[in-house]
Amino acid sequence: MYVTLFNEFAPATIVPVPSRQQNGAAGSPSRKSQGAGAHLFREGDAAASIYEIVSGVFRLTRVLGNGRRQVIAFGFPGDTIGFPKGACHHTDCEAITAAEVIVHRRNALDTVGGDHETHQRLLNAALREISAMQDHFMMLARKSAKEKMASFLVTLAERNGTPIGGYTSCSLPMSRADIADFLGLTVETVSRTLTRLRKENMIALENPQTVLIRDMRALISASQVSE
Amino acid sequence: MYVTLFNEFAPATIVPVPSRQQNGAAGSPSRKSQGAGAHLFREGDAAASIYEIVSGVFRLTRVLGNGRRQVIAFGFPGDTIGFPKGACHHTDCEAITAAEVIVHRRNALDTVGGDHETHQRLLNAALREISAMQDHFMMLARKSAKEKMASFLVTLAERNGTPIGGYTSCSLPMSRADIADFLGLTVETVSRTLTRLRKENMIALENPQTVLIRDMRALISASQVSE
DNA sequence: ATGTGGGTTTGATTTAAATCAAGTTGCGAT
DNA sequence: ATCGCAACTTGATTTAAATCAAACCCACAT
Repeated sequence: MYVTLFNEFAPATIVPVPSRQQNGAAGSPSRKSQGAGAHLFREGDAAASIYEIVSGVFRLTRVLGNGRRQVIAFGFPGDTIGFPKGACHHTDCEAITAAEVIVHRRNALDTVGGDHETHQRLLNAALREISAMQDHFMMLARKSAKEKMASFLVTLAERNGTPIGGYTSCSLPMSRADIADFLGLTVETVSRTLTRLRKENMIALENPQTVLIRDMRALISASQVSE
Repeated sequence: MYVTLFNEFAPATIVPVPSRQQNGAAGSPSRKSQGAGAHLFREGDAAASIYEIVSGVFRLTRVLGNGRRQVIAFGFPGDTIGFPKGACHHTDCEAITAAEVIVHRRNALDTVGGDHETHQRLLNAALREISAMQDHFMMLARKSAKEKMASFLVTLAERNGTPIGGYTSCSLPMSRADIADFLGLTVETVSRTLTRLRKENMIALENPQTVLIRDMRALISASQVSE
C-alpha cells in the first residue's frame, strides 16, 4: 500500500484529512517534532505510520540512479502523509522547515475489520491524488518554464498566501533547487523565470524567500498554456 | 471519486483487478463491445461504471486549453478502468483498437455498507497507481527522448511482447502521436528516436506498428538515466 | 571586521528537441 | 489501376532551456 502526500497544488501525495481519529482501536496518536532538514522517513523504510502535518513544510522526493531527483510534492499544515504499498516507503520525506506532525499508527488501514469510514476517506484521498497527479503530468510534459513557474506560484498562493493590501504575499520555504526538481527545470531557469515575471510586473521579490503577487490575473493567465 | 486506469507501464490509471465480482449486491456485470475510435467515456461524463478490459487497447487522455494533449495511460486486456472523484470523469477514454469490456456498476464502491474486500483491492490498486505515476513524473521531467522511448518499449514489451527466437516482438497499436503525447515529445522526435534505436541495432521495425527488440539488454540500459 | 560557503542571480554558449517543411509509404475508395 | 489522404519518416532551421562560468548576497564562524 502506498498513500503519500496530497494537496491541491502538490501533484501528488499529501492527503488532506480532517483532524480526527482520536478514538477507536487505531491506537492513540502521538505528536512529534522535526527540525529543519530532518527526515520523516526515507525511501525503503518500513512504513508503519500516517503523519498529519501540524506545522512546517515537508518535501517528498524520489531519486534516480545518478544525481537526478524528482520532487513529488510539498506538504503543508493540514496535509497528511501516509504510506501503504507493500510495507515500505517509495519516497524520501524531509522537513524543509522546523515542523510538527501527529503520528497515527496505520493498523486501521490494512485490517479488513478496520474502520470503514477511514478506509473510505483514504480511498477518496488517493483518488483525488491521482487526479491531481494527472494534472501535474501536463505541467511536466507540456508547459513552458514560464507557465510552470506561474502555475506553481498561483497554487502556492492559494494554499499559503496572505493578502497584503490588494496583493498576495507568499513565502517560498523551499530552495530554488527544490522548485526546479518539482517543475522539471534547472535552478538557473527557475531564477531567470522569476526575474522575468518580476520584470513583467506580475510579482515582486521582497526577498528571495518571499514573493509578492502584484497581478494575480496576469499570473493566472500566464499559468495557462499559451495559444 | 476517481480511479481510472492502471498497469505497470502506464504511469497511471489502469487498475489490474483479477476478474471476479460476479456476485453480491453490486449488480451483474454485462459485456460491451467497442469499435476502434469509439469513446468509452469522455471528460465530464457522469461516472457510473467500472470497466474491465477483455480485449483491445484503450487510451486515456486529458486535453489542455489549446491543442495540447496529454496521454495519461494506455489500457490493455486485464486492466480495469474505473472512475470515482466527484461523479464525473476527468479524462477521455477511447478504444484505439476494436475492444471488449466487462461493465461493473460502481455502486459497491461508494456505499459504506459495500463489499469490504473490493474496497481494499481498489485502494491497493489506487496506491500502486500512485507509485507508478510517481515514476512517470521522473520520465516526463528528467529523461531524454531516447531514454523515454527505450523505457516505453521495454515496458510495452514486458506487458505485450511475444518472444520470437531470442528476440521479442511487440506491436504498437497506438499512433506515433499517441506515443508522443504520452512521453511529452513530438511525433517527429518519436520517429527520429525510433530510427536512432534502429540504427544502433537495439530494435528493428518490421512495419511501423511492429517493433522487434533485438537487444533487450542494451534497450534497458538505454532506458535508464545516463551518467 | 573578515573570511567562508551556500544559495541565488546573471551572463555566454551549447544543445536537444521543437518547429517548419518536404517527401514517403501504404491503404481504402472511386 | 490511380487518386487522395493520413500516418510516418527525414531534412533544415530555430529556439527554449541546459550547461558552463562567474559574480553577488548574506548569514555565520573565526
